[in-house]
Amino acid sequence: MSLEELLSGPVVDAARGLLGRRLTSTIGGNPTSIVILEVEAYSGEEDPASHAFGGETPRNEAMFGPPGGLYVYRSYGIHWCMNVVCGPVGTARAVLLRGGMATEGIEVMERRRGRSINLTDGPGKLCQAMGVDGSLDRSNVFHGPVTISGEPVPGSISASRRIGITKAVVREWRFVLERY
DNA sequence: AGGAAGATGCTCT
DNA sequence: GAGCATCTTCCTA
Repeated sequence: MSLEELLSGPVVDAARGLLGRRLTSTIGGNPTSIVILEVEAYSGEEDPASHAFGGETPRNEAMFGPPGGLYVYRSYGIHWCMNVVCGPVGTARAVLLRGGMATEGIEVMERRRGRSINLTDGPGKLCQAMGVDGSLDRSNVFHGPVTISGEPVPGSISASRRIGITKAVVREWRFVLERY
């Protein structure tokens, strides 16, 4: 399935379908890539755990845009986290990218992270390693500089509760690719 | 290995 | 002014 089709479909399917695909950033001129291994689905205004619950605001505006958009927000005043917006337009559904396996530009990521282990195993770490910050909010994965490519690899996907939230915790919308 | 706490800034009530 | 879709360091075992 093409990326465009995937992101236009149901957000849980999109979340699962993003696992195993390649995420590439050309920010700063040095390409960095990961294979996406951990994601969470957020279902817009109907999902109490979503930033879009309660309607559109200046911060979450990107979520209400077209599929493939990036929603980048500041977390706990310190970190950046990135979401891929899903369709249909106006539903504010999005997939939080939580972790991956670094495959390209390792040295660049090490420099940005200030260490050589645990480069991309968390949403904040992932953004830091790939140079993603608030200026990428409202950009999109079809035009870059952050792009998604490849097809998902076969592997077993486990579902569990989303991390760090206090509302709608029973929804098992965190997905991890266990085998790659 | 695992829990506690602090850092820090922005959004929305 | 409260509450975060987090990460790191600093402890105790």
